[in-house]
Amino acid sequence: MTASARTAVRPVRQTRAIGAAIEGWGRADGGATRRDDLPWRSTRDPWAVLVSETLAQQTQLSRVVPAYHRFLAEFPTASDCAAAPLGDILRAWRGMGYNRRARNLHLAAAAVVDRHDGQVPDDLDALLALPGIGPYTARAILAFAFDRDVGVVDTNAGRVLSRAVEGRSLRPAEAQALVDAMVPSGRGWSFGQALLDLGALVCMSRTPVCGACPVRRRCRWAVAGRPEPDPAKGSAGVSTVQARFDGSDRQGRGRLVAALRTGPVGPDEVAVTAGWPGDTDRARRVAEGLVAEGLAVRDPAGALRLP
DNA sequence: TAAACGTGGGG
DNA sequence: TCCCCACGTTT
Repeated sequence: MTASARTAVRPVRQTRAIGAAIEGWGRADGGATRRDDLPWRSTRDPWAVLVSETLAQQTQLSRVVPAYHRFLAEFPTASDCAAAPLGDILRAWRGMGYNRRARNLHLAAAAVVDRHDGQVPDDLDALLALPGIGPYTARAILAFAFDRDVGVVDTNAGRVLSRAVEGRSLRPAEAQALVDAMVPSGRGWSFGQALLDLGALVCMSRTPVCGACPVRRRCRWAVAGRPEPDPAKGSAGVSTVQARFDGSDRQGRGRLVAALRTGPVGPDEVAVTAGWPGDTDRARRVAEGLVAEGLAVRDPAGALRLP
């Protein structure tokens, strides 16, 4: 390691101090800048945590709450989910978008039944092997269901880590090692919750509220006067801009799946249902994509329906 | 590694 | 109406 690289990294002792400050803020804040009202905060049921975190992927939490309740009411265990046809899962998924998440959740439930006797595993590699469970969700399950000392890096945590701890953009492995080192011993759950809340409600993307931040005096970016470019841009875990939705295949797919939740879509209805009455080829191609992904099936009459 | 993948709310 | 935004994973 070069001398410049060494001086660019904050000493482990200071990193741990920032972690302790964040965890302490989460416990002492009183809720003013926390999201204690979220229903999954009060559960440690690993299946419920897996469901809530999968629903939360790329989705605002306010929209996750009703889906979380109806999903767990219908599928209270992984076995219940695995035993149901995918169509039932997709109907419970209504309004959530990114329907591949629902398919992957169904597959994950089946894998939990087959490989883990119906119990969500508390092992990182086993979790990562489940469909739809990536680096964030696997560690969220470990921290929030099993209170393990692992750090979680989503878009909000990614901002905090890049701005406050190092003051520069981070690579994924670097961010993960950093956040793991910040977890106060035995405080995986409360540290993770506090970190996510801090990122979502204080260290916001466009207009961070540094005056309300528990680490403002230790934050490299804040202390430096928040210079541009924002170190969070392009840093590990931080969301990037998406392709335009209006007019996209995604929009047509969404329309088709929404219609399929109500009933079958005949071959002559696909184009109009997808929103492209003048482009049958495109509609057919997108419909085939849904079939190929297992999100729809074609019955003997050629109509599209949910699996 | 870039691109695909949905939806609803707010300004 | 249009644009921006929001607690990732897969190929």
